[in-house]
Amino acid sequence: MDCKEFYGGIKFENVSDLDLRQTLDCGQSFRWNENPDGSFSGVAFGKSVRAAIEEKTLLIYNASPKDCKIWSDYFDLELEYGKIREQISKIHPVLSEAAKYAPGIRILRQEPYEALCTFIISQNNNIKRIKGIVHRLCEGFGDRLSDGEFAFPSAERMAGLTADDLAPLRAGFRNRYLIDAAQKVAGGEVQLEKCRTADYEEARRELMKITGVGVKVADCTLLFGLHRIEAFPVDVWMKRAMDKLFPKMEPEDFGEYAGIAQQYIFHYSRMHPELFD
DNA sequence: ACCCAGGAAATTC
DNA sequence: GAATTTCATGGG
Repeated sequence: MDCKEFYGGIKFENVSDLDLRQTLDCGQSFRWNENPDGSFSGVAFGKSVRAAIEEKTLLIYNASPKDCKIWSDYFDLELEYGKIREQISKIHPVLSEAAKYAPGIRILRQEPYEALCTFIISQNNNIKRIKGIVHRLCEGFGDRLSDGEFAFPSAERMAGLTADDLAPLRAGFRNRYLIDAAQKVAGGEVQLEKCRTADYEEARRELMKITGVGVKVADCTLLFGLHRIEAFPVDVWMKRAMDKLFPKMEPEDFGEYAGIAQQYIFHYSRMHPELFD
């Protein structure tokens, strides 16, 4: 995707199928906050930026031209979501409806370790509180950036901590899970990059070596952190959606882009809770 | 007081 | 082994 510098940042022109609110505030990343003008501020890959869309141009303020690839990858700009949406809309009429409802959803390519940790935190939790815990984790243990924001802490940094050190996060029983994840990643016992290309079941098993990582957290890590877009995480919302909206269908029926379909369905379900009364 | 939240571990049957 | 309970915390 063509990337140009402008005074204040970088920009990508003629970007389609991207809505910042649908993508950054739909429960895949927990580090973005909407500004009054509709732009979003957040941190990824240790860089604090502000993202905005004007017409069909994606503007990344405070980004350097050398980071064009980082942001192009992060927003998955090379993948043709319009075509994928057409393709998966044929699978089921309700999926077609969900995709039409939020065509601006994209699957972010987040840092694997960050995705792992944030979805460990997500278990039996709500999105608002997850954001608070993630914020305190970064503030307490991440590197301070020049503008006062904080990077997500490294596995190496967190591996030197104890569960009690994480008490200020108020993450409860998840503290020891985070420490176990940090130690196994930093120690090489769990190799995240291997999960990018490994056989899917094998990648799942690798992640599930971590205490506190089951099938659902593993699937979210694979989808949002390692861009395994065939992953189809099933949480309470997806369970409801599968029961009521897609009876007799299984996750594997959604094909090679199941993860994208999953996000359309997840978002559509959350925006229409009355469907499940 | 009760229930739920992008679940998984621990315990019990 | 499969079903149930527990695990911290905060908001409705």
